[in-house]
Amino acid sequence: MKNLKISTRQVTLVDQVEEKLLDFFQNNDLHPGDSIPKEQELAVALGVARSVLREALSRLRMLGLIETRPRRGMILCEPSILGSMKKVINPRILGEETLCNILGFRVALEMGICGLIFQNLTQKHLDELEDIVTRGVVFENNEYTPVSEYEFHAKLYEITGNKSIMEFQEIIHPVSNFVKNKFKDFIEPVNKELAQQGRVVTHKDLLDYLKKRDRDGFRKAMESHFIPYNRLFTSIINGSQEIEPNS
Amino acid sequence: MKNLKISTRQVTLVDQVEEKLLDFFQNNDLHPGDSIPKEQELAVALGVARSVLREALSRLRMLGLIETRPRRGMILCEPSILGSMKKVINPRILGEETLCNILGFRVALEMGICGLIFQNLTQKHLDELEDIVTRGVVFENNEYTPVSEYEFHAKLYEITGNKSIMEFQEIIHPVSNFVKNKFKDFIEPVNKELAQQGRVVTHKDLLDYLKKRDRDGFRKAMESHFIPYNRLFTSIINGSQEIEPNS
DNA sequence: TTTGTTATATTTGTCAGACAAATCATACAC
DNA sequence: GTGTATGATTTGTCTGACAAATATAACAAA
Repeated sequence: MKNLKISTRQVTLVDQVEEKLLDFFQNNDLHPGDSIPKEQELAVALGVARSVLREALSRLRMLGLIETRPRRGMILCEPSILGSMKKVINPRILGEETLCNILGFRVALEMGICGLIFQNLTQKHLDELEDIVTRGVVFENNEYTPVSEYEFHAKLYEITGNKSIMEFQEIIHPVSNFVKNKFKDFIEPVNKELAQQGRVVTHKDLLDYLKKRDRDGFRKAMESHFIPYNRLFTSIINGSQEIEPNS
Repeated sequence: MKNLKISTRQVTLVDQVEEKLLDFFQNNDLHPGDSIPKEQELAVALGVARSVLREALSRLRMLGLIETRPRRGMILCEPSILGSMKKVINPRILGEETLCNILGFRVALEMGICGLIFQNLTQKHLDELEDIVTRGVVFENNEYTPVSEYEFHAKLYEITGNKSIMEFQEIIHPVSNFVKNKFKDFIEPVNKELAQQGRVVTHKDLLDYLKKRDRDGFRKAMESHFIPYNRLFTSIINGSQEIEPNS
């Protein structure tokens, strides 16, 4: 009996009400714009106090699932899928492994959009990228200023024309910066090493592949561009607490 | 003045308190495991009623940012990044365009993990995939049963060793099924057309490329595997309300 | 009849206080 | 020193209340 008690996590009334509300939306086939019964009715229907119901509603409101205007009632909304991610993606709270997973996620996604990019690429895109590359400032160790680095990659995401992907890029961006900065001592030597071997890939190189419509070349160049991160991931996953510059 | 009033969206006290709490965590450099002041203290410190504070806390609790056990107080937690996405990803509520964007996201990511897959691939993985392919049932039009389709792709994600990516796959899965089912009348003819042209790529084909360690072959095969979806996306983005089987 | 104004009613947002259940801490008995 | 009982504290829940905003109805005027 006691073991059971320990294993059961506290499921509060609010949690149950939240779930019941989600079920309610689904079972009644509600669509964005449809209105929702008022608080008192819901509270009575669910057999809970208004305060409990309001806590559950507050959660859904934060997710963007419902919107309420005083006196006019509540309506169901189409939420921003990634909106709630913004709140939890706080690099200072997330652990090292999670941060690396997120960055790995981003690298994988950016490799994956290569196809989409070539599918949608227009001359206008090339001109905009050209402008970004021209204005960009690059240091000797192939590090870009945060702004030009962001602009270039953001434009790549934009070319996909997929809003979810673009939203993701926006959310992920601060994590990238944080990780880059946190593991600066690991990444910079790798870049220097690559530079000595002449294996550096600049934004300009990437743009050239795009201009030539060279898909495979572009893909390989992107892979090279991400080498420092991949090295970092394997380093951290291998569990070496102290990260060595050379794996 | 009135225009201002119209443009300002309702920002409730709860919204402000939620933000202040997030700021509080950040400014005080709190890490997972650190404890948080009790409700009364926070309410007094923020100058709001306990009910308002509790609504804000309830939101953060849902996100997995904090955990509270009665009497023992609240502690900061490392949230599951994608946990909150689960709640809003309800295919019945999301619009057509969003659903397609999500599926496009998934396709891009799956193309992107090709590199990671080959990087981590072991004989054990190949054996497990072999088992899945052998047990899998495939219909004449290259449609797999939902279970074998899921198992195969889930295993691919698993090979990446990136938990965030795996979590994403799990969340996205119902959306994939929903979209596949919703646009069945578009996808099935495409598959038949591809079959007639002998351009079908089966799970077994993909596995063979993995066995041969043929990265480019695998990638191209994956691209072919996703042709029906890409056709679907362009169809929908082009705005033709009535989706034609042949673009 | 139509239109503009006012008053009422309703609904959400916020507050205050209360109690039960759980559990930590202390005091006490052995 | 150890086990037990009592009290205190904290969260979860309930109830009731009020202010602000606004939809609705009633009413007046053209």
